[in-house]
Amino acid sequence: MESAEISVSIDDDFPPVVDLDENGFPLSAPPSSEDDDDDEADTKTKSKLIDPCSSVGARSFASDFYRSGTDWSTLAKEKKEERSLVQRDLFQVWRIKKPEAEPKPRAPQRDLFEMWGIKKPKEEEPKPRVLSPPRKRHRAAAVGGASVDNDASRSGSHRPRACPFYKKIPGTPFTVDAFRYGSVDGCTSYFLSHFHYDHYGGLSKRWSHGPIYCTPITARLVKMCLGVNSLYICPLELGEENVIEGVKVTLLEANHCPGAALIHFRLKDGRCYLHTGDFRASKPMQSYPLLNQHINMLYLDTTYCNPKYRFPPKEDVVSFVVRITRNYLAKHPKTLIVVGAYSIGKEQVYLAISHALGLPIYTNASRRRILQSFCWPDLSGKLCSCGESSSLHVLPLSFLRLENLKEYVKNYKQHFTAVLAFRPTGWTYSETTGKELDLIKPSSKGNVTIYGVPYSEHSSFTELREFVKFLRPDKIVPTVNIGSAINRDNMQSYFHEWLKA
DNA sequence: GCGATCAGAT
DNA sequence: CACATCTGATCGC
Repeated sequence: MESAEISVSIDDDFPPVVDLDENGFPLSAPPSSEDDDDDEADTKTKSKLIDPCSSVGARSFASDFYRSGTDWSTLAKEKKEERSLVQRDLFQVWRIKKPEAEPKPRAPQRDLFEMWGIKKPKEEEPKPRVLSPPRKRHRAAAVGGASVDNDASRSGSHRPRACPFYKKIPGTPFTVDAFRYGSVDGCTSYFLSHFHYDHYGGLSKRWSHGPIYCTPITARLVKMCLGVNSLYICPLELGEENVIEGVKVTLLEANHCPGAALIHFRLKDGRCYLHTGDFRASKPMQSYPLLNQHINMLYLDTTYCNPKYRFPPKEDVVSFVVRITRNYLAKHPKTLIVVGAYSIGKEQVYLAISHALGLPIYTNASRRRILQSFCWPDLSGKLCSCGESSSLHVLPLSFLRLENLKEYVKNYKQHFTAVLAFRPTGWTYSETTGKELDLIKPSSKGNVTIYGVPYSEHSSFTELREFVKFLRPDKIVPTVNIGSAINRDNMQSYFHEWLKA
């Protein structure tokens, strides 16, 4: 492929092959308590009033910190300046004002109702939007206004953030899921693990910083939804080895959402790195040949790397959903079944209902386009474009609220008299429902019932443990929940525990 | 007016 | 809790 012609230049900013400590963090990183003691400069301006805010500030500082490049000390300084200027005038005012906040007419409702063809619920008031609270956005102005008005007011405001170290693959000119940093120094090939916003963020039709490698499904979505120039899109088939800039790269099914991939890199010197993107570890992964070889560094999706996250296998949740649906329909045949979903992911939930009960799947045109782009005949064949012809609707997760659904069925009142909805999310966890699905209590009001079900497309704690113990990598770099030192330390102790002896 | 970006909400 | 957006405000062009 032509893109491989792009010249290779590894910038100093890219970590050398290993400059991480035994915990997988850069050796130049500050001590792990940085998010507790980073605000000494602010203490004099701090008042009791904003105390709750300052802890928020500290947290976001830490997460920005970890999002940033490896130049720790410079960044810490910048952040400190930003924050001390923001808090006093804006946060404080906001805090004071908050109690008397208006009744909140909830603007989103309006749009969603329009979007789904529902008459708006008669709140036609002009909305007192004039009173919008001061926004932190003023930060750019505040930074300039307070001290250095001259330069910051202009160019300083839109400097893209530095690419964090854990998105850079050492010893290669590669990054993974790093599109929101503009052109990354030393990066000549950009990998996209899957098509979720927090990973592709920054991609648009204006992208011109280098080739984007991803699975064919992700490639289609990038083209179709974001309008990225095809010249830059380089689909790689799952399970096939490709040589890119001298590095052997193989994408593997990640068990996350359609098109999601684990990315395996084999460097010229034989070193192997595995980047999981987002994934749900599963038994079948243990038979991937590449995962039966030594891994020097594992970039791990640690979304639920805490024992409090316990949820059942997807199959169990799917059967539960189907069973509930069956029972409900037996009692109330004229029920509309609704499944909530983001852009992509959770397809198995409604596919299973569709299959078990022989229902076509209705969803709006834009989602149909996306689902069709998967080229799954099984799914494409079941989609229908008319809400009346199906009692199984897929709607945006954010729409699944009692009030919304109550209004929504009214559109179909000749066909349906009740709604049974499912919100599949990973964090419907709890000591009880994590183990026993039958203990899940739906929320319901009138003819609308909503079940939150623990359908996760990320690994549970135990799945992560099993995966890591199977893989036994030399080092692990967590890629999620690294904003707080406490989380980082906790995760590292788990890794240590899993990998000992 | 449009696209990008950010903070805040969910 | 923290997923993956969603939304409104703001800014640059």
